[in-house]
Amino acid sequence: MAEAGDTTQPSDASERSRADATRDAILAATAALVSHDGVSKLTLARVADRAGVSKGGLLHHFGSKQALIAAALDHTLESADQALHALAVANGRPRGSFAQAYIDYVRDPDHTANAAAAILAAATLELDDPQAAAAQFDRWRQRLANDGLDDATATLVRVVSDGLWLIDLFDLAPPDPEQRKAMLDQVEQLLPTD
Amino acid sequence: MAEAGDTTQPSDASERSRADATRDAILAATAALVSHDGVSKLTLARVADRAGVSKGGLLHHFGSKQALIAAALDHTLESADQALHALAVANGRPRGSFAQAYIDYVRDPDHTANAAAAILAAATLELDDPQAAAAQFDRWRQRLANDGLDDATATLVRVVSDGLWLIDLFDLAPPDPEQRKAMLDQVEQLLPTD
DNA sequence: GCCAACGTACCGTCCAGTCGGTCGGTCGGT
DNA sequence: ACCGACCGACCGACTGGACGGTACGTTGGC
Repeated sequence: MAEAGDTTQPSDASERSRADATRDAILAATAALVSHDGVSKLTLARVADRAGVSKGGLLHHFGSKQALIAAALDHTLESADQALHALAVANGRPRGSFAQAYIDYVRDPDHTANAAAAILAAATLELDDPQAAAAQFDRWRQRLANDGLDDATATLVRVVSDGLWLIDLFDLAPPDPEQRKAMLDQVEQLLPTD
Repeated sequence: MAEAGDTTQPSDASERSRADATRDAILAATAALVSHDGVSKLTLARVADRAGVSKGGLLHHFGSKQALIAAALDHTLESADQALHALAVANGRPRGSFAQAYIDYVRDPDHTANAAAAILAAATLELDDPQAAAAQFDRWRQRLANDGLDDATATLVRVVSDGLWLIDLFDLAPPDPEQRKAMLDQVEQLLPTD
């Protein structure tokens, strides 16, 4: 789904073609539209308008609405993955570094807004491949399972973090910042101390 | 939104009119349709068909699609609330009884399927009153806050339980039964022991 | 005979996807 | 240096179908 080495790479990778910029604009518009106006407002015309292209132009890049959503999902999932790994490297824990990253990632509610939007969209409009998100989350699950934690704690970290942004997504009386912090700190103390 | 004592209660409450049975059938069909076929398949015609009535018949009971979803949401939220209170009474803890109930409720994934479906539907189709679900969850949050637990633990119980059924809902690599149990047991041990 | 509880036919709107076309650039031949 | 063939990027009008909602007819119980 993610094409890095494209069909006819003209000269060098650093030269981002205008087409790629348009693609990114469309992807960004998609995420922005969903998180601001809701899934029901996600129409090709609106996305195109927001991205500054025509509907025809949008469909030139993404062959269908499903393809657009799949690409948006892929994009946000991948950037979340990169952010998680960067956080894991940054904290430099010998054990539980990924768990620490997983917790830290959700400390900022804004972090997860776009990813949440993409997942909601993908779940709502049925994707050909609803496994795309599940596969990524399963990879994170495995990573967490091999992070030097016991099983129960690994599961707890995952459920708490994912639960938090899902609660944010649906606005199900999300905990206020202090409670959020206190709870995450409490979970963090279950991580191995080296 | 919740009409218990309706407009013209004829004689006694135990006499359930045929109209009420139809209403319930429609509500059940709504929940079943969403959880089996997904939100995008939730159309008035399909719900009516599944409930064994015509679209006109459906609209006789629920004036609009939004009204239907609001009623379905209200219905599932209310039954979840009753289940939670029954569980809380059953465990008879002096402190943390509601927290215990909140944990127990999500031990069985099937428990939450319908509620989840209704909430998803409500979130997707924008409801006039998106606060309906939030209000109920906020009531549970308050109940949890006054359950004899410290704030961090109360928040943790809520996030873990809600996180679990939200993960189930989106099928985001849900933990297997053993991990689920182990994690919930671990959280349960944070409750006050009397 | 009246009203609630339906059913049936229909309308207007919205929207995904199609299609023919425009425009700027590039590349090979000369 | 120039030209024509070609191509990717993009536009915008259009269509066909789905869907929410309306208008009106019908029936059965009280």
